[in-house]
Amino acid sequence: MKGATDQKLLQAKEEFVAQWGALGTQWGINRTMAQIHALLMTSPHPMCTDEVMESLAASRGNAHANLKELVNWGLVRMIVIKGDRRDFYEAEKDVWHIFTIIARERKRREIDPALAILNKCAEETKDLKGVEAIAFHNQMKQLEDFVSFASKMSDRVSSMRHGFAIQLASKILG
Amino acid sequence: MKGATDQKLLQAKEEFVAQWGALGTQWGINRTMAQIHALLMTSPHPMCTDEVMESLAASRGNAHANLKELVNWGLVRMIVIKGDRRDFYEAEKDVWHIFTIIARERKRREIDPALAILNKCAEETKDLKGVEAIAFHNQMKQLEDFVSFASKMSDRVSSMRHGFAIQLASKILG
DNA sequence: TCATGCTTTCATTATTTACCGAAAATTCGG
DNA sequence: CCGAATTTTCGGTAAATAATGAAAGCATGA
Repeated sequence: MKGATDQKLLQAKEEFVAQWGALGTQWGINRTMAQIHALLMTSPHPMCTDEVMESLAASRGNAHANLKELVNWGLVRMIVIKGDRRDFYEAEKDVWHIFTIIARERKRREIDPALAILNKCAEETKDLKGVEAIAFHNQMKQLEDFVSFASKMSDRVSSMRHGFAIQLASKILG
Repeated sequence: MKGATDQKLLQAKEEFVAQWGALGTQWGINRTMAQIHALLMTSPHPMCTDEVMESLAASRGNAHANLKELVNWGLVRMIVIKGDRRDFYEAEKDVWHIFTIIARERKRREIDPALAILNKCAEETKDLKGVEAIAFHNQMKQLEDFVSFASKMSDRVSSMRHGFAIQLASKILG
């Protein structure tokens, strides 16, 4: 009975890790990074590099690079265990916190650069005359305003406490 | 004087197209597709395939495939001009409409599949006993709840009229 | 200060993705 | 039907990205 449970759990975990990795590629995150994140999110204990390598059949270099990146993002913490020279890693498990971290990163990669471009193009054409130039400038301005608005919304929402976000959401969904 | 304006406008457009293309890669959209979209968004008239090819120095196959994909997304419309056999294309220019289209597409590619995985993994482990199994199931459930919530929010917001969205936003930002 | 165990780096290789360009299919006027 | 003007498809190639594995770097305790 116990064995059957273990078996099912193991299977579900494996499925989760594999699928989450595949999903990562859709999100512009590399497969290994997403897999490691999934692995650590569902691990009851912090894992060391070799454990991660073995679980995912990944090379040392790959495991290392992606663990580092996850730590960089703040999705994973490094843990030191006294009397053990290895580095251990554990994932942030709170979904709201995970969300705010990912939102911040995506904003940095996707929204901020767009804003910079739009700003520049709007600025460079703001004094030009002629219908075409004015149409172009207006289009840039509209895009800029919208993206800037999205940027502010993103900041605002990610800095909310979970409870407040839920409260707000119920207003929107309700 | 007129020449200088034309020059500046042309430069700004070129910059916009090039940079928007580069940005596209960050968004998981291929460079050419993003460039064509930028080109059409800032074109005062519908363009035919050859015009697009020439503007971007892209091959026919590439231009064709990406125009098709943009039409698929709904970001670009095909235009028929009487007495001309060529297909012409023009972009959706309203920013709110563009946003809702992109949001829908990203939801389809990023949120829906995640939900499917989480659903499956939560379902498969809901009857298991043991602390580990329960912890795993809870983690899946929390993720599922959150992603499902995000999904609903996304639907709700993208189906809003622009005016209503702004009104809502002012509540959040204000 | 050497040996050991672990971390980090990096040149190479593999995989994935986008792109080209020519050939095939389609459309339409004559 | 034929032929010219397009659109569409597709096999091969190039570019970008990710992964490998071996070697170098660092700490630590004997």
